[in-house]
Amino acid sequence: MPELPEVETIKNTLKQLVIHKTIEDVTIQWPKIIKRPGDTAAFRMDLLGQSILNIHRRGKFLLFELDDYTLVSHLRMEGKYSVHQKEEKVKKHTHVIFTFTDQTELRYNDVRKFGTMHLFPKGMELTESPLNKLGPDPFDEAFTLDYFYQKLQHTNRLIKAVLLDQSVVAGLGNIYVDETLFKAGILPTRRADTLSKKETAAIRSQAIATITNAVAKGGSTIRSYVNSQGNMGMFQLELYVYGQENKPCKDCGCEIVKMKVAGRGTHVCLHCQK
DNA sequence: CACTATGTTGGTTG
DNA sequence: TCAACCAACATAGT
Repeated sequence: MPELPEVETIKNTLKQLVIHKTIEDVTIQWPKIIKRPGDTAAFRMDLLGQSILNIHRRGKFLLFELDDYTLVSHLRMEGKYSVHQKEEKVKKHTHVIFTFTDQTELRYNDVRKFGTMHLFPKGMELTESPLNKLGPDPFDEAFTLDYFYQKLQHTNRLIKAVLLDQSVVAGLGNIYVDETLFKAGILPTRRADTLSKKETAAIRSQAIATITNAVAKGGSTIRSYVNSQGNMGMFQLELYVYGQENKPCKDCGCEIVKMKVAGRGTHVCLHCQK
């Protein structure tokens, strides 16, 4: 479901709801969500008695900082966290439940069961999969023009595929790649190694601006996304191309068209993007 | 009813 | 090494 702006919003709202709470029990309804440790009983035992000190984000990953462990959680397409009283009825598609000592619960709900959780002894999470291959966040100082330009020159992939590659830059997904390329005036079908330094600079700065603006708006609510307090994002009102097929381009009035690029539904203005 | 698409990403295949 | 494809899964739309 979520890309960087939505995960950032989830992190911020969820933090208010669960910080300083202590885990009393863990219930796992769909074991395949738990990727590490391989034994879900060990996952549960490790977590018992741990308190949530803080929540962080890297790319599209949520990182729950505990006393002795870090829980790395990826929501994939439809994962959601919400906090409930223990006696509240558990919704369909709730797969993992963290019960706290104050008798509230953090519940992980995921219609498609694609989401993942990895538990690491604190400090080990950054050097192992899945976080070890992650590129810089868009607004990280490591995401320099030189770094980005080098990455683009050393591939023969399409620019859309490169922007979706989390090892190049972390946090962009299908929505924000389409929006970034529109704002930069670049077609998603351009081969990355044909882009000039000036075009690369435009993509980089538009990626940063788009993500920053979307974070400020609380992310985009396209279908089911709401933050952990049940509120919708507002950035969907500022989308120029994503989901705008057959509508006029907000800049030139030409019809936005939808095509398939790098295996993903892709939205472009053929007049504004070259 | 059947077929397609979906805010993701890892593994497999060529 | 890399890019295309598929699988994991459920639901809504055409």
